[in-house]
Amino acid sequence: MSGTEEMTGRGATLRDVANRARVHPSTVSRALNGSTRELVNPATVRRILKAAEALGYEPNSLARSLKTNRTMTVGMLIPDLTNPVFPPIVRGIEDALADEGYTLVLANTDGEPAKERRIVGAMRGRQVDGLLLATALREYPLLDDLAAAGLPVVLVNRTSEHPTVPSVTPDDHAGMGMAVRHLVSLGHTRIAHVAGPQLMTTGLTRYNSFLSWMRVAGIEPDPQLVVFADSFKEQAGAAACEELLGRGADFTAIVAANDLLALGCYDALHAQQLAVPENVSVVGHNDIPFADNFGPPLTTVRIPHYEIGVKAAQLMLEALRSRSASLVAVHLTPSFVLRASTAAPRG
Amino acid sequence: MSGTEEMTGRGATLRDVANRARVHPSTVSRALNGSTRELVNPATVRRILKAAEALGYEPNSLARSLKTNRTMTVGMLIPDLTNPVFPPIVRGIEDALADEGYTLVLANTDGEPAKERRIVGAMRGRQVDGLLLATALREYPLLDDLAAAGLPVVLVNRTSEHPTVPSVTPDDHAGMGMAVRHLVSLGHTRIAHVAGPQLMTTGLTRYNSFLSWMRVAGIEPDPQLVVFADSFKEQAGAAACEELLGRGADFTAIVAANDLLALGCYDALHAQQLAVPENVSVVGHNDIPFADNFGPPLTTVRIPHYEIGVKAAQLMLEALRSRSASLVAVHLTPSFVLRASTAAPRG
DNA sequence: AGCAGGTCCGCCATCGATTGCAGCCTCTGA
DNA sequence: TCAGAGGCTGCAATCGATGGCGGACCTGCT
Repeated sequence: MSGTEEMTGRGATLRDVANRARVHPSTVSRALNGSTRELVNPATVRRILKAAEALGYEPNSLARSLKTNRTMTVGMLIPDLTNPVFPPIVRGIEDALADEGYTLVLANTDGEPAKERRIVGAMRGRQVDGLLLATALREYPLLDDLAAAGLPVVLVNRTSEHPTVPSVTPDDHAGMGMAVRHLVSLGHTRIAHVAGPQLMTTGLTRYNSFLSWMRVAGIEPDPQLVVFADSFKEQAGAAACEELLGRGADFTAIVAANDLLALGCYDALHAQQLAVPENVSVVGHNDIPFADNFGPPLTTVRIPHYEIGVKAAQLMLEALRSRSASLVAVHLTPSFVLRASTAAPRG
Repeated sequence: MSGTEEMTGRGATLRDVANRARVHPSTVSRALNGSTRELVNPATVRRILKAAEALGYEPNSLARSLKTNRTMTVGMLIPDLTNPVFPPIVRGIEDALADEGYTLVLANTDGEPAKERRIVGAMRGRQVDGLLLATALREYPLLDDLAAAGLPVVLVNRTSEHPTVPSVTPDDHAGMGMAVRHLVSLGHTRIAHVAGPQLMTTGLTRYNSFLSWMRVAGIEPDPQLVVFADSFKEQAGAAACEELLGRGADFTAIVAANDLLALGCYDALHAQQLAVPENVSVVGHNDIPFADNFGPPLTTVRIPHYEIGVKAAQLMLEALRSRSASLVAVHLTPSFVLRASTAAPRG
């Protein structure tokens, strides 16, 4: 019966603290706020802090955000969290945002435009301060809408054809060069490419870079040795590889546009009793977790996913601070990881 | 110059819509709200909807939540998103929550109590309607605090010793039975166990169940053949397996408390030139993604992670609806997945 | 003593949406 | 013609925190 505060059941409010400390709510606000704390008598600050502590006061960020027009929240759209490239990216983003007091709200679109629209609407309603998109396509009209709305946006992992916002992506051209040079240096010349969907920049860039690096190596790429998968998933990789095998054109190595496609190639090759790397060498792209536990451990191009996330978060924070998007396109450099899925061609 | 609305730059507000439709804001609120829509003249509703559409109005959920005291948001704490068991669980939860209009806010604690406290505080400040915890320990005082605060809580994947809230976990006892019976049926009797951390129920239950199923099979478990890993990660599994090998006690099979530990066992065994399954059979637990691509593909106990997520979300939704936690402990049944990491012991 | 200047704090409007209450208008029935 | 009953809509308070404005009080100086 010491007072009537905290009878609300739901957490204490600023007024509760004010009552207990016998000051006005606005004084509590100033005392608790750091940047305005020096406006309040130190003794009063102590009294207020003690009261807040005693009541277990936690500021209602809804109310604060409503007034200040900043939610300290950033939204992020990804196709699918269970795709193993995303967890490290997301962690990188979360960690970097958390350092500045921002919270990330994640949503999966499964690549469905309708779902995407719905989610973007919800995010705007939720008043997110910015939006990170890992769902960009080469043609991506959504970007214009968002730009028009004045919402800071950063593209992650993929970018679009005519970017109007900053982006952070791997340097796919360099990465593909590592893969091709490695195979060439082992003596391969009949090199196939299981390409990714061409609607995304990752798919297109890797495909184009494959062609150009082959030519750099003095090999004219054979169209018969290129197959396009409809998604970046294992199943699609297996289908593409079967198609390749079905064509009868012979090849001694495959460059897959990502590790999941490479894994699909494993499946298709093994199904035909072809051994990796004895019969066919396989190179992936990404270095997803467990790539070194596969049978055989996958030679691949390592993309620094966590760092991509961190860098994207930094660009976002910068945009949030200065309200001026610097419109950069950051490319992070991959590295080559030699494992056991590649060897010199037989014979 | 048709009006002065939408000059705010930031999205249109209820008043803007009201002005355009020439009605009072409260009427707009009712017209837009579904449950109160029948209070408004259908013609007026149409006019309001048209105005809202024209302005691209998106309700400010901050303001709404402040008034209604419901954010339609659920928080979730996980140790680390890059642990492959969590993405499927999280997707299950997100999908099930989204069906009812709820949003999930995720945070990684890395198992650090300080971080955890900070995050829980932030979640409460954010006024989440409920909290899903995948971070429970056997002794988990945090639960009492949250229960005292009257916040709906559901435990996922792990539970605590004296649960005061509902939980959804795999039936680890049954799962361990499948693993042990399988090895015994192949003829193994010298079976080792790489146990997980005993601070978590998953670690303890699987350990206890290992012992009891061994006895059921008529084999007295040898303490020399049990090692406790300090975490559920690959590295810890490798260390534990080395320890086991170092003891000199011989064994023909290992039951690992999860797949990551099993993978660590692969590493340690291979480092000693021991082949799986020719020299040692290995059984994991979880069936994480890519377990069938490992070298060799891992025989394991499949836990329905996505379904665990869905079920947990359903319990949460139920609690949110009825304000009465049903205090159930749901166990989902695992299944056995036979792959290539187990074989009969060598003669 | 009187005044300038500074420190500290209270008052109140405000962010955008919700909701109980009240009032207006129209329609019905006597 | 008028009372009564609904159907619609407007009014204003409210959720909790913030911040501009102004006032009270104190200090120090002339």
